[in-house]
Amino acid sequence: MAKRLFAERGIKQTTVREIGANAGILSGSLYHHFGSKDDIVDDLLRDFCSSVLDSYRELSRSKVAPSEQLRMFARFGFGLLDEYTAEIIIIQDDYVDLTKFPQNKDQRFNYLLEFNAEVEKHWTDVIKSGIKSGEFQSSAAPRIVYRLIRDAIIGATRWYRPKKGMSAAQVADAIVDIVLDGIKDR
Amino acid sequence: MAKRLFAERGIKQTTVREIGANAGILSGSLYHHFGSKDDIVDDLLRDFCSSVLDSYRELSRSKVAPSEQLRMFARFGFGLLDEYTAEIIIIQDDYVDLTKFPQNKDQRFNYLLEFNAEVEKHWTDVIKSGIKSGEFQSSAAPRIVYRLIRDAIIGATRWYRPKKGMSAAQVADAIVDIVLDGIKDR
DNA sequence: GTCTATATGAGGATAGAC
DNA sequence: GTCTATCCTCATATAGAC
Repeated sequence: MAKRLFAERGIKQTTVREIGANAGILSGSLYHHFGSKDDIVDDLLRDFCSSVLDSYRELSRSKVAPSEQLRMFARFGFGLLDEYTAEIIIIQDDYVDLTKFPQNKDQRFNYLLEFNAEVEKHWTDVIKSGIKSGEFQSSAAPRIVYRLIRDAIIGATRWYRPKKGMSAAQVADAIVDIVLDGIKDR
Repeated sequence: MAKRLFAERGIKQTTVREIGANAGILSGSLYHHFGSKDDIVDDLLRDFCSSVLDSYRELSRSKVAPSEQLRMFARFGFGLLDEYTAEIIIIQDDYVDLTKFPQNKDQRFNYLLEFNAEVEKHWTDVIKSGIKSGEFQSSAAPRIVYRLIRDAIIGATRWYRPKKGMSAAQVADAIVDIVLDGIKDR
């Protein structure tokens, strides 16, 4: 899969020759299947983004305490590392390039901006409702808390390996235990 | 400065022509000052790493409670964002490339591996001594706690801007307040 | 559907004039 | 110390044979 290469070396530094070799064909043959290198990237990220957003919308519908909701989000977020490490790395590492001219010619990658905005909204909404209900301290700045957990997930792409050591759910719980204890009102 | 370009676009994607233009000269003239593009990177990172390690060694000498020590580390770490955002971004984003062949030919960038290892040791030593002294819960996994804060610092490079909104020290305290509350024994 | 061959451009680096 | 000019390599993408 091209996504492993993109994640390991970055999009620009992955050549169509490598992608071809990885698929057992030569670079020229790739263009029978894809119109361009960007098309390959686009295919990959579009599916991931819409699938993740569907899940967040679904999770947001469940009526549980904000602390539980937060734990569900974290488990889901860390759980993505089991199957979608590559996509997370690509979006993070190549985000600026992808959303900027010339790579983003015709704004074809603008859905990444919307993706990030919606994910952040799901998280901060939960934190805000926890503050409103009195479960979290009013000093818990929603964006700071969100970023703390999000950055932990992104950072985990650099050390977490599925089926080695802690499971994604265990990592999520370890993080959430610390953060929840830190923002809970008592 | 070339470091801004490296941080914004990545080392490989920054051309010597751009570096030259940024300095007001043509790319050919650059080679009067530097032997190669890698030499420019090396100059930049070597100074940063040794300066940061000196500071950590100095901070580690102070005899205060682990929680205070942790706060000092965090303030120092986030404080780097005021002057060294570029260096932090470069080391993070280009770490794999730099420490791998062929970019790391002759292992010229191996000091980055040592740098990361020593920084991690300073942090985990403090957390371990807090557990030993009973100030922190014994369930506080040192590497998880370290990574949580480190990733918050790295993630902050994507949103923190000096002199806008919160100061680096305020961000550090907000994070430390959450994490310390989450790992303190009571 | 994959191959070979090639067009076209960009990148790092060098040589020598000024 | 900066310029012009150029070498060499490697990148994306295309055309047409098989």
